[in-house]
Amino acid sequence: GSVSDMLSRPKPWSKLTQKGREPFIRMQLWLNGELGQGVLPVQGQQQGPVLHSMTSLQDPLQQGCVSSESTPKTSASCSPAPESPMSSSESVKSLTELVQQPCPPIETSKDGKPPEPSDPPASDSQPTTPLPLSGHSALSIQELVAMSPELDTYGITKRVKEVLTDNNLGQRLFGETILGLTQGSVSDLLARPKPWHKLSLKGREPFVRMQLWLNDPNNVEKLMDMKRMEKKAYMKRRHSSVSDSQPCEPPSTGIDYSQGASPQPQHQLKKPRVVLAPEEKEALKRAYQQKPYPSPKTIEELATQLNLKTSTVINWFHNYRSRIRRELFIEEIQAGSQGQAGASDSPSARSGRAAPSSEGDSCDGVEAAEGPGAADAEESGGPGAAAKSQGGGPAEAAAAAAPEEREEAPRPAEKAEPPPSGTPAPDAATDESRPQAPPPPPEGPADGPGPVPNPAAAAPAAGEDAATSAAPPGEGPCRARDGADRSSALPSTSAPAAARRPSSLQSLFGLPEAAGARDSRDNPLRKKKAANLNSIIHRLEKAASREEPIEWEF
DNA sequence: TTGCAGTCAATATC
DNA sequence: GATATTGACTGCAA
Repeated sequence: GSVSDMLSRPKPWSKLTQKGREPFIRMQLWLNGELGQGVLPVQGQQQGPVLHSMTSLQDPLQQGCVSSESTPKTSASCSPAPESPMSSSESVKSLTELVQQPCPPIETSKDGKPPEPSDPPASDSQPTTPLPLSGHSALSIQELVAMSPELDTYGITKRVKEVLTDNNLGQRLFGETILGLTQGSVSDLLARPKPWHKLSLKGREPFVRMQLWLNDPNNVEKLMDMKRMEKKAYMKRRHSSVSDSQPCEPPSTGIDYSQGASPQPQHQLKKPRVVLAPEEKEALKRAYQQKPYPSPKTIEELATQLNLKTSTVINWFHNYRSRIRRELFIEEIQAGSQGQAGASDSPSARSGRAAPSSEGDSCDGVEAAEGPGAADAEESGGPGAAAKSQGGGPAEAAAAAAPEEREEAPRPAEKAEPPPSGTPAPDAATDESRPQAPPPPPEGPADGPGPVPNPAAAAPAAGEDAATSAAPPGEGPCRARDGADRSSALPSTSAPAAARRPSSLQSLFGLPEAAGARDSRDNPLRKKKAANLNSIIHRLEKAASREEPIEWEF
């Protein structure tokens, strides 16, 4: 029915949502496959009229199991669709060959030509791709990303790290030549990979590149060669440059940053990097705990009180939210792979503190629901606590500021911090209740009372940690939600998808351990939650059919 | 407008 | 010197 409708009444591209575009992209790919080497008009993901929204092609074509389910990922609903997407496999064929060949990236760059970032910048997002996939190959990377099966990002980064360290290869070299990213980004990526399902098309690219690189039997040698060449070039330059003032640039590797822009319009442009003082960070964190999504007014106040630019405060909140979210992902993954037991403690103090908390995205509902009261209570402690640090400088101020906002409703989501001690172990049960609630806006400032209880506030530094540690329990549920929301509580990073994925794609990516490796289903807690969810659903259905009032207690 | 994802690149730390 | 951290920026979506 859907197909018929789509074929007879296709909506214009611009009117389609990301999801809505998917079928068209699939059709395009399918058509291309039939036409042989058709080239998908991939314009770069950002603007790309085509690819951009294909965020969930992990299951390329589970047409078989169409969408009755909004979450096609649930393999349950769609049995491993035996090769269903035949068309997709077809279209991937050429790509497969491509990928199978010895990693082109290094190859090319090796011969001297660092991947030219200067190639037609036209292809916006990929201008500097270090994957000198010649000709059509260049496009392939995006196609590959689009058609890539669910990859085990955690596993991939783990392997990459191993290979790099085992062979004494640096992140910079690897990043610039293989991924087209800077060292910092690589470090971040390797240390905190996001689960596949949380990644955008663009975000998946590095992982696909890593996977391809891992598949390349000569990957290490190539990189080693690169390294040697760099060294040589560097030495050469060093010697020759002693005379000329040319500051030695980092051995040009994959990306030619040096020649990138106009030679030196930068001296004066450089603005000093802002470095927040510990107290300032402390204050911001405190403010965050009280209000992960501060209003402009609050931001303004924080800025004045801390003597920072508002943009700095805004950026800080953005970064903090986003980073905390990532910490959560990792914890989730780790918990999933090693039994939740140790998960909570392992995370760095930092992650512990923040992560849990919040991320709203994962736990929204919780505090929100039970929250107001608790939050306030805790709050009271806050101010006083604020004094905590160094004599109440900025921190105190910030803390003070926050309170007033409270009404504004800290977005439940961020809920952050540890679900206050109040309810020790909201646990699965509580967690479960969420589903029934209206679709928890994934993220988004919510206005509601729900001030996040902020234990941390009460107990400064140490307190925070304590809070953190306390958090785990409550946290669990939160995270789970994340997983839950995507069908059956299975973090994408988990195997299911991989399992049902058409072998062709698997081989394409050489997914030895693809997602499958860590099936979060092993996690007892998840099982429990899943069970709870089922029970809730069941009850809901029952209630719906008989319309009898029911008291919910999940 | 606001929030987020993904990055860069300056610094900090190891 | 390599890696980790983090403030800032860009582009996109809702």
